[in-house]
Amino acid sequence: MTTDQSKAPAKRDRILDAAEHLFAERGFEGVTLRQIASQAGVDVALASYHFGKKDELFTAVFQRRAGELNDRRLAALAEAKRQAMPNTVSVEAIISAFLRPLEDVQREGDSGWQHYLALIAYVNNHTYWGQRLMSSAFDQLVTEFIGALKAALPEAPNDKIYWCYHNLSGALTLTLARTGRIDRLSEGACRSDDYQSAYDQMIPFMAAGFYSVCKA
Amino acid sequence: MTTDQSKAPAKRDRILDAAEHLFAERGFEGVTLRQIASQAGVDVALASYHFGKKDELFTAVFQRRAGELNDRRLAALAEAKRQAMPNTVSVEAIISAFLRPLEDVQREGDSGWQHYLALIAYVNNHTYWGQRLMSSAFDQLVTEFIGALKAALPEAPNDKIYWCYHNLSGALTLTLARTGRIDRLSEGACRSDDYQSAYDQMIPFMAAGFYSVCKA
DNA sequence: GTCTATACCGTGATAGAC
DNA sequence: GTCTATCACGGTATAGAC
Repeated sequence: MTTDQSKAPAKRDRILDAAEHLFAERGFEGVTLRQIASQAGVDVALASYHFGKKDELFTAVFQRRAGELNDRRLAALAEAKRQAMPNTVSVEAIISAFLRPLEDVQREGDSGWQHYLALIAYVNNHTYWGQRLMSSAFDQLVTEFIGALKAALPEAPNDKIYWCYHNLSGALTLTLARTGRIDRLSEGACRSDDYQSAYDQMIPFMAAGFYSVCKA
Repeated sequence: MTTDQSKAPAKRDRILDAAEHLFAERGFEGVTLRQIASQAGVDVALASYHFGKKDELFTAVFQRRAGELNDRRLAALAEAKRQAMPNTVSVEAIISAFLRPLEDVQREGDSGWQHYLALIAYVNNHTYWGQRLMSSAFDQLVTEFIGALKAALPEAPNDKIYWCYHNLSGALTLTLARTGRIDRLSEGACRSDDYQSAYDQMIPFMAAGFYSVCKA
């Protein structure tokens, strides 16, 4: 009841960390429980003991950081609203509140977050996992942002707002996936891991897209 | 020498078709050669006989339609240039030439193409496969389109063009993945399989983004 | 309760016989 | 071209150590 309490969570967390890292890099089927256990320095069976089946471990990894990410984004949105008062928030500020918390955790340098963001990219583009995990983890948050966008673009047709968000989500997903493709295409002029440039251009790009598509 | 010649290619193609379908739905590791062989109605070992190892089969599937897709897009770009003469092509027309051939093969209703486009989405977001397959299959084509974009936006900084293309590529990739997320988020107002709406809004959206980011 | 060692049994890719 | 055998590896259950 004394040392156990400080030791037990350590291994449990190491399993989550290792799983997060490997799932993000190679996907669900590309990783074995043995690889996860090996990287975590624990026995194979411990993952099953703590989390049950492999897909339950995957779900646990995905949900672990979702709450904190939502909190950070909501705080950024609230701050943007506060700064805009008494006016409504601009599209740029809303998109910025959506993206900057990602840049923050990336700049903070915690490699766990790096892997987690790549995992979001994997899940968001995946038919099976996307359907199972994205909605429960993020729909409430996204609905909040969509609401702000509707307020900023009062004349926008309802479906257009969602398509525009879809464009933003897709571009962001490819950014988080860090495939290195832009590095090769641009012959080094752009780098996949240069998040700051990615967001700096993405915010005005997406805002212009929203304005263009959502006018009446 | 008579019936064999008409029968052998049929099985070979059926393997490619089945592999295309299953790889697109479940990814590389999510599919077994037995499932592919079963769906193709052939023996397990025939895939190895024709294509070698599993990853070589995957590569063969990916490359099979790449050439035709490139041809269609290049033809669309050439036609846009022809129509614009003697002026340079507009950003909208370039993006349209990039997207409309996809809509064409989708409307033609060949399910093989549907699966192939989903496979592109899988590969483009995948660290390992993206690095191995995207460049050899599509870099030449993309460079052609980037060149047209640079001509349409002569003042654009070099790196900005690539980041803008990255945004376009990401949004398109999520569209091709058809995860159904937009259906749930929008509560039915938008549908993942409504390609025409997707492209109709994507073209002005992306064009506005390019103009906004690439001015001087 | 936390953790390890081990065994089970199905399934996979692939080589080699036919 | 096809069928079969091989052999490694996967997820997971269980028994018991700490």
